[in-house]
Amino acid sequence: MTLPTPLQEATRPVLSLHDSQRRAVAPFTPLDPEHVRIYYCGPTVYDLPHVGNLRAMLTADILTRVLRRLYPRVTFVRNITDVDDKITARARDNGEDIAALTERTTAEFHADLSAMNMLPPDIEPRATHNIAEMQAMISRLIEYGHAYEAEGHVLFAVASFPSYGALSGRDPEELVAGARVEVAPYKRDAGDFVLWKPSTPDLPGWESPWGRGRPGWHIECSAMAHRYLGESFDIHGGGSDLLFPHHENERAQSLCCFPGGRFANYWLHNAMLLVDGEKMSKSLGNFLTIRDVLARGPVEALRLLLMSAQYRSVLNFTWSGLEESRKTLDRFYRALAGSPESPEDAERAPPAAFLAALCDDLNTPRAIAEMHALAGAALQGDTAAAADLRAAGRLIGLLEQEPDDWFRGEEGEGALSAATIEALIEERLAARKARDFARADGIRAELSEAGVILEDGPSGTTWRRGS
RNA sequence: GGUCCGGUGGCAGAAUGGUGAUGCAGCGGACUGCAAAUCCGCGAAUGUGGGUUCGAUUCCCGCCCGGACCUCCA
Repeated sequence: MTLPTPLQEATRPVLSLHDSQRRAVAPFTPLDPEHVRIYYCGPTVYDLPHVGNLRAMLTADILTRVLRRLYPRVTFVRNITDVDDKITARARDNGEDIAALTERTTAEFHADLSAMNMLPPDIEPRATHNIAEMQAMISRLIEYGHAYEAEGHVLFAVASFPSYGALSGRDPEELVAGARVEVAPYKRDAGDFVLWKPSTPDLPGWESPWGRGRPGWHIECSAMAHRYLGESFDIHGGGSDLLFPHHENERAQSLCCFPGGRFANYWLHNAMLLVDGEKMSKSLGNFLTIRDVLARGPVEALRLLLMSAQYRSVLNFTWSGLEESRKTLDRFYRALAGSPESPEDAERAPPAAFLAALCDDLNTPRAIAEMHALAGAALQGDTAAAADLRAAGRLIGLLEQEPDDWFRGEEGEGALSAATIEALIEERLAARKARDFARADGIRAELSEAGVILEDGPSGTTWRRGS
């Protein structure tokens, strides 16, 4: 008998999440237990996504996978920002049409995330398809006295919102004092930010009550979150670099526009991915695209690497870390190899200790430690442990290949074919029978040179690709 | 400069007011024609100075070090 999916209330473990606004880990209580609603800030589509970007995407992926296990219905919304000055600039540099650029990079984003075994969002709105919603919000903010027009711009008046700064823990007074950027003369307060800005004829723009223009960045997410999730929803997430100003501003706009709502009930922020101790970012130029990494290691190794630290800790990307993750998966797959998946395994519930670790603010390192314990037992012949390991992996998007495919599947360029390898194994077997160990060892060395490792076991010789 | 987060064995990375997981690497052994894998065993850590406490790695303060953010946009 298998557990129902998702879990019934009585058997549901408590999920705790760190909420940036509370600045504490708190038990997660959905507004509606029958329908959990999440919003994540998606990419601005002008370039390939890099592994730093991937961290927020993976955190969202793990979170939604866990929530789907716990609750009957989850709606996950992640937007595509397809209007932005960086897009306009890139299109100009490339000599490419803006629409062509955003179409192309959106497709690349989808392809890369799909390659990473990320579950797609339920709804993926595009900014350019939601201009009317943004304009409606802006009109309302003006009507309510939270926004004003100035020189063709519409600005949000931070002074009109007493709790501005409450999310990111900033004092509005200090924000003004600490402003290091030249403040536009038409702003009432240095902290005021643009909701709508005028577009010259060569820039993308839409007609509006304030003239032809384009939206500010922050209003997009507020409008799309409202359209698809309502005035109050459960979780809003993104990278810690979005906490201020982006999320602070979203919150201000949304709460001022819909004073009866609560906007996001929990705010999740993942720490940055570092390279050589510095944030991986486009502007620093120290980024690796997802494709760069997948050219050198399997998808699951990259997923595991990104899960090797809890999402709120910074994680330093290294190639040796990728290699270590690959080796960990080698062991896990070895543990599975002895216990083929049975039909009923597909419905098997992930083990309680594993799920409990994930429910503790997505503690993936602890969850992985549980997988190590299961792998150890499975290697000792415990088939139930192997099935548990498989169920655990499936929940977080790992161990989804056949062990043989994992060990033999990555035939790189110039690699020996399986047929060639097996012919050499036959030849070696004959040599061993004839007790010609020099020849047998010669073949082993030859294959080793080509990245193929032989393993003589009780049931014959097996091989794998490795280092 | 301001705000926030963090500093755990060689490395990655959990946890905790009362003898600090897990993995990688290393070392010894078993197994193996040789290997690989697996198994058994070993060594190895709480940045620093104070304070609170019977007891602090954990709580508080200072210091040092690292990272992130500081608003149309380097």
